[in-house]
Amino acid sequence: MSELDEILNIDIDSNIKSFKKGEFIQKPDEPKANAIYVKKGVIRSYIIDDSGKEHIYMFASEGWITGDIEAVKFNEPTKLYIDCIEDVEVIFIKKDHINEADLSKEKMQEIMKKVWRNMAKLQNRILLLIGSPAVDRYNHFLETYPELPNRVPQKMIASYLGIAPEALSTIRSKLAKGK
Amino acid sequence: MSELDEILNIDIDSNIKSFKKGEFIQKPDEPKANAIYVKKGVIRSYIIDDSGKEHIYMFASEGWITGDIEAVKFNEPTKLYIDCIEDVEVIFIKKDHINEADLSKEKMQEIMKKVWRNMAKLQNRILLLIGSPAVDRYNHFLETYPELPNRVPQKMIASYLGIAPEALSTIRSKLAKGK
DNA sequence: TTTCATTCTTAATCTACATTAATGCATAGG
DNA sequence: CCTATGCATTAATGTAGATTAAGAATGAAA
Repeated sequence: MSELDEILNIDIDSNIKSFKKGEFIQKPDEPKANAIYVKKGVIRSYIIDDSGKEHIYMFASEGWITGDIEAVKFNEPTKLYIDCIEDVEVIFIKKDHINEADLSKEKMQEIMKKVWRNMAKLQNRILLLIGSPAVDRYNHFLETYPELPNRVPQKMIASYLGIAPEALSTIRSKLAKGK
Repeated sequence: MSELDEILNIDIDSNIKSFKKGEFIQKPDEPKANAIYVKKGVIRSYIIDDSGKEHIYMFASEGWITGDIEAVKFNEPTKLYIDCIEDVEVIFIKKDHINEADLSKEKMQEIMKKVWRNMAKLQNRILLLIGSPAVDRYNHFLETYPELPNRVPQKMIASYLGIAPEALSTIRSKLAKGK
């Protein structure tokens, strides 16, 4: 699969943005991109609920595009943040890019493929959240994102899995003893 | 928003399919559509897990398109089913339809909009599953799908919310007393 | 109508996970 | 180097929701 910046004919140099670990890429009420493509590093997008707790709904590392972020908007008053777990390079994609680019059918399909891949991830996540206990979800996370466990702090993984950090710790120690 | 069959220039009569309440639209290992557009009625898509329990991951009523079903496939060995909660009329959409149709940029964008609307639904679902207790999820369901509660049996709503039917029953009686 | 099957409700018990709290480990800054 | 400050682990207690079971309501079939 070719790179997204190629597909969209975006001039890389003028559109690639660098951020340091810990920096915010996006805060609520700031102008938003319609999507963010990750060239390098890992980012997380998360909400902060009424009680001040963070809920990570997605990680994105090299080659991933995060979903249409504005789509979450109608679920106000929760607020969506995106920040960097490592130093990153990303490309902001606005609807204009897609509309203005002179896209062939094939290129359009490539974009659709990426969007659908993202959607598949979301669907799977739902099935896991509904159907499986935390241990299974953790194992699935390990299989699906073998590169992330060493790059992402555990409390964030716990947040992604929808459990408390202490619970993840317990699960990990049981798994370690079990084998 | 115009109708999908218009957008795609599909000959309605030859592509519309009718199913009776309770009938399967799709079973695992059968040839699949890439998406299903609902003209009339309500359908549900769900998996059956290893222990034989059903997990509904989405309802679709008039005007909705269900996501790329094949996307779920890589999560084998769980199996995806789609069946009818009421008598329905649906249109099967294959990638061919989109590829062969002579689509203007505007039409392509309409399709993208529908896909993104679907994705927004999925994202919200995840945020709710991770962050909110069952009562809140039920209330959100009522707000988001005001037309469904009277058309869908409660045990299916429970399955969609990720809780047992008994738990939903308890929640409902508490809400009824509470007001 | 009567009968049989599903669905819904209510209540008792059980379990996975949250919460709280205390202790040990890191990594960063002085 | 030493000492914060945040992160991971472990254990205790609490709670939402699962499970089980029994009865009531609904609805379809004879």
